[in-house]
Amino acid sequence: MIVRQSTLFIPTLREAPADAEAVSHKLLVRGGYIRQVSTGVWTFLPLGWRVHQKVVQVIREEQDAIGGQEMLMPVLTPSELWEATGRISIPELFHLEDRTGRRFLLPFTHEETVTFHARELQSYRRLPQMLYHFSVKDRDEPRPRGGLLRVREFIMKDAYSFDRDEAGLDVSFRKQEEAYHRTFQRCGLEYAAVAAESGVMGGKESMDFLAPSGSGENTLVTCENGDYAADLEIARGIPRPAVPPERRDTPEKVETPGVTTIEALAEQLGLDSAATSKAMPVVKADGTLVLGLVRGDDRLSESKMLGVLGSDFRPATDDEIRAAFGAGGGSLGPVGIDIEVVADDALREGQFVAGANRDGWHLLGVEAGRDYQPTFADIREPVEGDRCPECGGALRFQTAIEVGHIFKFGDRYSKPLEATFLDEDGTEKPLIGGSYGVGPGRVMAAVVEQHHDDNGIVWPASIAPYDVHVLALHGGAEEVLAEAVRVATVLDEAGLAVLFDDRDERPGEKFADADLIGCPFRVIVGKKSLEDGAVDVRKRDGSAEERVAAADVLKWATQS
RNA sequence: CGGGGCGUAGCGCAGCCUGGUUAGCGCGUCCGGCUGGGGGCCGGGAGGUCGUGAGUUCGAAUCUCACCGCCCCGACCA
Repeated sequence: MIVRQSTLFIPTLREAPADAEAVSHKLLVRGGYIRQVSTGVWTFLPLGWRVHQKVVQVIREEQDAIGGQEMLMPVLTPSELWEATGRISIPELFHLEDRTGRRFLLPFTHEETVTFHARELQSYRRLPQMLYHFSVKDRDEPRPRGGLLRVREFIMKDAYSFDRDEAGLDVSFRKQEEAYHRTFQRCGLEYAAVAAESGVMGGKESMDFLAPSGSGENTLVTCENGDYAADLEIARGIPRPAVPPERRDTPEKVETPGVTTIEALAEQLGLDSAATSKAMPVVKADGTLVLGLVRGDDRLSESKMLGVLGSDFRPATDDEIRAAFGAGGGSLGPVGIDIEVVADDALREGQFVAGANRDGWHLLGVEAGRDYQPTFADIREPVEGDRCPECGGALRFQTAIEVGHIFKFGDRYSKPLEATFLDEDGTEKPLIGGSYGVGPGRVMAAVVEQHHDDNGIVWPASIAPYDVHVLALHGGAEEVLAEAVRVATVLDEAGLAVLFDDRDERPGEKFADADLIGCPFRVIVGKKSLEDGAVDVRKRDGSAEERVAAADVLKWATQS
């Protein structure tokens, strides 16, 4: 059956919605793929759903290929399950009650539910298991944004593995890692797999798949030589060398009246800002004060500091600072205080200017190890211009979309939910799990971010809504329309998905819509070509455009 | 949750500052005609609780307050 565009609901728009910023947001709306219902809540129109389903099918095939078993778990979830694991208090959870007042929630992931079922895996003989489903996830996001980039309701493929032990989990994890690589490659995405932060309640090992994009919420740091990739939150970079200041045998007090910023300090002392240090007092969740110390031209990385401290923390208040240091912010330093100091690795070697813990005074020639005894760690946020920690090459920064996240959670859920099995030695052990998530909608958005031009989307063939777009430029001429039907039929019968634009519209409009929609192949049947007994064919990506005999259309479309 | 911005026809906007007939424009849409290889042209028509509610006023799209919705930045992102 040929799909006649004149009968379809493909509401293309000449202009993008005024409030759209992200390219994928604009083009998916303009191309008639999606529409917004409420903030972060979207409908996939027929065209959009076709693409979504294409992505779903790619994911499905790769999950099946590693032994994944597809199932479907419910959205409506009894709250007890999440109470048991302690995740009931996560603010992003949607809660609701039934008519009798029983509490339910709308989850954004299914660890609890799948672990509930995994309790039936009572013997090591049943392990390992790999289960997955595609289901609607709801998430009370504080701030949805960017069209499909961050939403409050979406479909996610989440897979879960259960193993006897960590070694088994490692095998399952590697299988998923491979499946994800194949999935994103098939979708035509440029991406990088990077080690990721698991979060406080996450697990041990975690990996993000980041797709560089014009808009996104992550920053991907990669080395020009391709041997390093990381999320900015945990990326390591080698900072530019500081212009070394004059060496001193002991710290020397210097008056710096009114100086509270690094820029002003460096300027007044005539020093490189990289030859100074910056003190960031923070308070841990248990109330302990800790001094973070980074080079003057660096920023403290909150995510790294979180990892080092092993607990949440907040900046110290002005009152706390004055009480502990006897001076205000801008004059703080690590010398002569009885407070734990975590110093960035960049401060290991050499001497730096530091605050003197006396308002309006600094110390020259402060040296770690000699003048204070810090714990060293990598706590600086890398900046562009840093060198690669592996090879010294230049680091590149790109905004990116997180399209997939896989992680090991071990017994994090099986313990509270008492999902145990009997091992070969007769002892009862908790199941060791991992979870693996990918959002087809986000993949769609990421692909559009990477594959478009000024006129619209340029879909990779693997996930295009239709393989071929046949445009009939008939202008009411029956013989042209009839020829277009013949061409479309040949392609259709060969098994290609054909979108047939039979509408009584002007050529310009048809071209514009076809560009927006972005099918990989286009066949144009019009009076001009018909005179030659031919049709015009072209690829959406601009790599080919020619006139071929009508009889050769199929050959062209299948060989290209 | 903090900061900024916006809300007038399906979409994009003007009008608001300085209150005063039937609230405009482009696109789209419907009817008729011309046209027919990159959003063409002519004629005619339909389409509006000016986000909601209160207030000020003889009179409110316009001024005031509250609320709601939407976008961007930040916080957050298990």
